[in-house]
Amino acid sequence: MRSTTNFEKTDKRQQLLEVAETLFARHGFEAVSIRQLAKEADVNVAMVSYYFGSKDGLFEAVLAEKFPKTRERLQLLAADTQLSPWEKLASTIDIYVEKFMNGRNFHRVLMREMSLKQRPQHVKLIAAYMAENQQIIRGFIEEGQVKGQFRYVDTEMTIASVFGTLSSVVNNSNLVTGMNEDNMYTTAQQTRVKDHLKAMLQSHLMVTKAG
Amino acid sequence: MRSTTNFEKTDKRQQLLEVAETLFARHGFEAVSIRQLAKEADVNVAMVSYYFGSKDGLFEAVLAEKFPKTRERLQLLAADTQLSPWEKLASTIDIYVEKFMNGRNFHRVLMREMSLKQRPQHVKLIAAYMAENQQIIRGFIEEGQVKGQFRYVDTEMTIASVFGTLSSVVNNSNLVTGMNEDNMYTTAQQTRVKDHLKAMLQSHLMVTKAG
DNA sequence: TAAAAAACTAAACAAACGTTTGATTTTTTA
DNA sequence: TAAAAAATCAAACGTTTGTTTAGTTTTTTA
Repeated sequence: MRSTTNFEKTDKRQQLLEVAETLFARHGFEAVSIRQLAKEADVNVAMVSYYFGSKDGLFEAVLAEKFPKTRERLQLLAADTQLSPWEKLASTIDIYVEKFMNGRNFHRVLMREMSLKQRPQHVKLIAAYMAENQQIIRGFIEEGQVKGQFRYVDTEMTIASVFGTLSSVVNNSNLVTGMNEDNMYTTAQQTRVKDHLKAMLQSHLMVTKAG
Repeated sequence: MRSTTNFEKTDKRQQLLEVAETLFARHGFEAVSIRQLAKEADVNVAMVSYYFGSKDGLFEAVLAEKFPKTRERLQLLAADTQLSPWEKLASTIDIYVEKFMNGRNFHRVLMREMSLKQRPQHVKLIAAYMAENQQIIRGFIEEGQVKGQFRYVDTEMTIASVFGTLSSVVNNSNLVTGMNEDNMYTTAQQTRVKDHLKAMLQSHLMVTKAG
């Protein structure tokens, strides 16, 4: 054993995880070979099986690293008693627009794994992570409804529209004038998406219009 | 040569095309092997290369068969002078909800190929087909704006929200209460999606509210 | 009906895949 | 510092992949 107090786990294990996140995001799960991962991480091919059991295990380890981060941010919003339901929703939009557009490659991989129902293990895991986060967002909308500030719209479909818009933008930026793969990280492009989502949600949800 | 007046082209060619549409839809492009295709179509493996040049060529032939059908329906709507812009938009929603939810497997493949930018040929082709159709829809919204019936919203982002919602529903039905892979073809589920999209678009677009 | 063209086939090709084996090196334990 | 445990490695395993080759059968042409 290398060290018992190693909070970063083994070097090579960590290297593999980081390279995996990058390469899976860039090329997709099946397009990345174990040899490619090993070479990029400067590690022997056998280490993937050694540390993660399999290529699938490595992918799941990447998920387990990334998902909890966003959930913590949402929980912070939920706990904030100063914010109105609409303000929470608006902040949620900000969070997710940035998350999707900055980390577009990673999100593309998730969507691909969800639509390609080839690996049920991945589908189940990702769906579970997503459901957790959406539950919190649903709380924001229902809070607004209870307080008489939001209409009683189809909450689940409304959330689907938000995430769907983001998927659409990330997967298909070329169908939006002026937007492309390379400027998606800019404030200008992200502001455009934020503004649209907020405007659309506001007219859809708000009982009384006004900022 | 088999026959010059063969409007169905060669039998085996057609068989391959049909099997390809089914199998690509069911499992995705890369998950289907040429041997699998050939076996299912009761054809020799070499016929794929013979008729379509490659597996990619076969995929592109499937696209060329499917896409024009929807475009024709949209063009019919565009040519109808009896319909208001909103009625055209509402019909468009009906068309696409049915198209996506009934042909969900096929649409999943398209989205996968778009997000997995691994095969630029496919991406370009699909994007071009999509852009053609979206151009027509854009016309409906702009017509409503010119006629003073619609607000001057971000048209492209609004369209992205419609298609995004559909993608989200099709890829992730399990996140919507009561909806799943197997009941998505039912009127009840499709009506739910249609109602949501129309309600959301109406409050987003309409200058004066009312059905 | 004989020659030419097209359709079709079985077999082989080279490359890439995820994973395992068995041995070696490095680190930890005591 | 010797024994035990963990980490690392090169090499090989068996499969599967998309495509091609070289030959045979079927159809069309004239």
